[in-house]
Order: sequence, then structure tokens, then C-alpha cells
Amino acid sequence: MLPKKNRLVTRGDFKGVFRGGLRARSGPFQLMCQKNKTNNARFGFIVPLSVSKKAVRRNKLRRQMHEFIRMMIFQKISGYDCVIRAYPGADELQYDEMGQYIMEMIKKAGIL
RNA sequence: UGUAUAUGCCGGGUAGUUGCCCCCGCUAAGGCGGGGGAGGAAAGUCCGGGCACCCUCUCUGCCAACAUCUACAAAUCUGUGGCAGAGCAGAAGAAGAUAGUGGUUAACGACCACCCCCCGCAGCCACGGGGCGAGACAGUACCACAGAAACAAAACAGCCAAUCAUCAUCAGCCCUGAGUAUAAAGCUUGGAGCAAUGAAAGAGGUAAUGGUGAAAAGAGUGAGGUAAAAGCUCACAGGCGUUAUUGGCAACAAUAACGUGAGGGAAACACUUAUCUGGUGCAACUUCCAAUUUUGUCCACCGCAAGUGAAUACAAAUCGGUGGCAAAACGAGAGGGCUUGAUUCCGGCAGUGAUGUCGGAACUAGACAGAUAACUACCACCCCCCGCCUCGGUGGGGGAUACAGAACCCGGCUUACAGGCAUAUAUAAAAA
RNA sequence: GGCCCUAUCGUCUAGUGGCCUAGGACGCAUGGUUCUCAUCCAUGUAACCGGGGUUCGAAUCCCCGUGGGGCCG
Repeated sequence: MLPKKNRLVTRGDFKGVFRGGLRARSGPFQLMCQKNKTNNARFGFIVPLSVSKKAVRRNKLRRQMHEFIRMMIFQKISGYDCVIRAYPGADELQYDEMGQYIMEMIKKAGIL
């Protein structure tokens, strides 16, 4: 998991990112980004009920996304608020496949 | 030993790397060190309780204003109102719930023990399974189709000639008209009545019989009885009710006596009886407070302007506006509620049991876009394939490891669940 | 977290315990009409969410699940 200061917390934080405009999509994921005024990068993850009806699967997918961001690219990004949303089909992917899709989105968005 | 069912229990382990949440200690801070970190169902939300607030009522205390009475006045008392606290307090209801008995419990529709009924099963032994298991001689409705008829008695078909009414026969009895004959009797013929025989189902009797149907006035068998019949009567067997005795805390069971002849369903009803229930739910409730709104005998500035002044101008009050301050409302966000509790474990005692009680020990998640994880290796267990040998061991490779994630907390119920352990029962094979 | 509602052919729906072997509309299929298509006509197709129970009998009544939908501060 990411430290608490690197997470998006309130409803207002998420609404701000939705209006940010910078978006990219790859496979069953969508990335939305907005610049913030700090040096921190903050991340939020959305796994709607339509991905899986089981709470265990949704929580696991969210944790895996947290883990991938933390391990791979967390140190390289700064000054952005990002939200990653999952769509149906995401719960059937392996950890490596999920990582490839997320990397692709980040390259498309060009925030590295 | 295998398989099946039921019940109870367990629900992978170790190590490494990188991380997350909470608590404690140290530090100026960054951070460092230590400790803890999902379940048997955390799920469904089908029930029950704790706890919190609200409504009503009762009691206690305090408060001030008004009213009334008394009094010179004050105090006190009463009523109304407000605040605080307490309360095994919750009338009523065409509202809701429960329903065999006894017990357990904080409480329950849960649990335990027993009773009764149904099924497995030929069976009121036993065993296993199931049961919303009070009342259908208070009321309102319902019982399709078929059938004579579906619950109230009747109608219909059928049966019956004992009775009444009718018809026929008549060589019996009796009365009588006419004819003939006569002393009378007699003979011939007609009529009414009685009896007998027969016909006929109009009145009447009968409900046992009636291709149906889930169910047919619901008491079976045998005998008597009758015109034909029927619990109409009797014997035996059985049902139901009341009473008594015995056993049991009780439901109830057994026996005896007396009585009795009743269709079904209340998981049909805003039906009855008995008992119980105030409402809402931690998104309860509460504290802080950004922005916003409203208010102000408050402060500052601006506008209008009585007025002042020769004049540029100055200018009180009122009213309007802006800002500040204060108060209230609202509710983005933050804090509390939030984990020591009908708690967990061990042991003793009581009880058939659910459970209770006594003693000792322990502290065991508190998140809030929501921590408890990700990856790797090895081991354990199960399955498959290949190789080796001492034939049940060993080596290698591959696969599988469930259901599922706390959100105020407990007690149940229900549903999901790879694999494993224990016990009981049934069954199959082998051995003795 | 808490509290509610609902489920019938492919779709929208009707359905007082028995006339339900579940009706209607739109679809879909086949045939007819037309030179052809559409329209129209005829015939067919296809459903009571699952499991127990009550009852002689259940889509309907009762219980337990499953799926779908809604509300709150």
C-alpha cells in the first residue's frame, strides 16, 4: 500500500481529478490525471461493483494496483494527482498483465 | 479398510525482500525501536437484546415570570411553563407479533428435555426424519370439474302396497233394493260395506342404495327387527366428551363409570381465546469548525441628506450598502461515540441437558476512497505422469489448496465452503 | 452500516386457490396476398426465479434462499 500522504482521500480530491482533462485508456483500465501544487504524487483507485460482485476480488485488485504503483513508478512521478479506474474484465488478469496495461497508460499520458 | 449420512472441530506452516494501519517509548524535526493486526461464517439481514436519542406518563430537585387564593407583607402551597436527574412506567388500537408442556436465557420465533401427530415401515416397541402443534358444537365466507346431492335441510333416481285415497277380481261375511215363488226358507239379479287377492307409487314411508369425487351426513362386524328400512334394538370392537382413580411439576398416558353421535381446512377472514409489544436506529447521538445565509440599542467607512458655511466643502439622526466583530442556522471536513465485554481460556461443583455458579489466568483489529498485503523459495497434505529398486519406499516433473474481508457490540437462525480430524449409525469386501 | 420493494414467453404485461395444458400485445418462424417489398390475413414458436411446506389441488397462501432495483447523513 502507498503511504497515506500519497493517497487521494476526500470526495473533493476525486472531483478535481475528474475535471483535470488528461486521460488515457488501455485494456480494462482508465487513467485520469491533474497537476497539483505540491511535490507529492497522489493516487486514487476506483473498482466499481460491476468489475466483480465479490468484495474480496475488488479489494485484491485495488491492493495489487496500489502495489504496482508503489514498486514501479511511484518514485519517478511528482506533482500529479492520478485516478485509475477499472472496468469489467480487470479481475481476470494476472499481476504482470495488469502492470503492462498501467505502464502503457502512463506513457500515453506522458506524465513520467 | 472403503463408501454414505449425521454431529462436533480445524480452516496450511516456515523463511526472505518490499510495504500498510493502530498503540507505546525516544527525538527539535525527519525518523528510530518495541508490541498488536479478520471469520466460522466477518455474508444474508430472517429474529432477539445491549446502548443512544425522541414521544407520552410518573416521581424528585432547581429556576424565573404570569395567574389565582390566603395574608399587613414575605415565605410556603397549588396550577401552567422551562431545565436536570431517576423509572424491571408504555392505557388504548379495525396496529403488529406469538401459539403443545416444562425448563434455559439479558431476550427471542433460538436452545434443551418431554408430550402428541405424520412419514420411513407391515408396525401407537425402538431408531431416524418432519411438524406456524390453541379454537371449525360463536360468526362471515370457501369446497372447481364430476355427481342426485358438497354440508342446511330437502329435492331427484331407486326401494316399499303396512297406512290413507284409487281401480280390478271375488265362489267368504254382512246389510239392502227389485223380480219370482212362498207358510217361511230359498232362487235370480242389482247396489253399499267388511275381509281376502291383485294392480298402481297419487299421498305417504325410507336415506342403506346412487356410474362421481380429495371428501358423500362419516359407528365397523354379526344378529334381531320391518311393508321396505335405518343405532331402530342387542352383542362385540372402536371413536369423542365429562367425571373419578393412579402415574407425571405439566402437556399427557392408563384404568373405570356415565354420556354421546359431531365433514374438511384457521399456512381463509379487518374471526374467537390467551399472552406480549411506544418509535427510530451508530448515517443513532454529540463536540470543533471552513465557506455560505440570517440577525444586531455594536464598531468603521461610503451613499442620500435636515442643517452649517461666502465658498471648494463639512455634516447628526433615519434609511441603504460594504467590511469587521458577535450570535444563531446550515453541514465540506475533523474529533468523540469505538472497543473491558451477557468477553476469552483453564479447572471444580450442580443439572438427563440447554445452562448456571465458584476459583484462577488473560487483554485479543479499530480502519473511514476504508490497514491486516504483494512477490519469491522451501516444507506439509491431495491428485496425475515418468524413472529406480529390497514392492512400499525413493527421485524428478506438473497440477490443485475452498467459501470468503471486520465497520457500535453481543445471542441465535439461514446460506456458501477445497481439504482434513474425531465420534456414531448404515452398508460392502476381506480375515478370524 | 441500516431500512424497503420486486421477480410470469426474446420484450412489455394480464392473471379472486380449481374454468391455467397460464391470456394479450410487440417480436420471431412458416405459408398466403403482390410483378417485388411493406401493409394485411392465417398457423406456429416460447414463460410462472430456485428449494421445502399447508391443501384433494399452488403462478397465487406460509417459510428459507437467489437475482434485480430503490432510499438514508
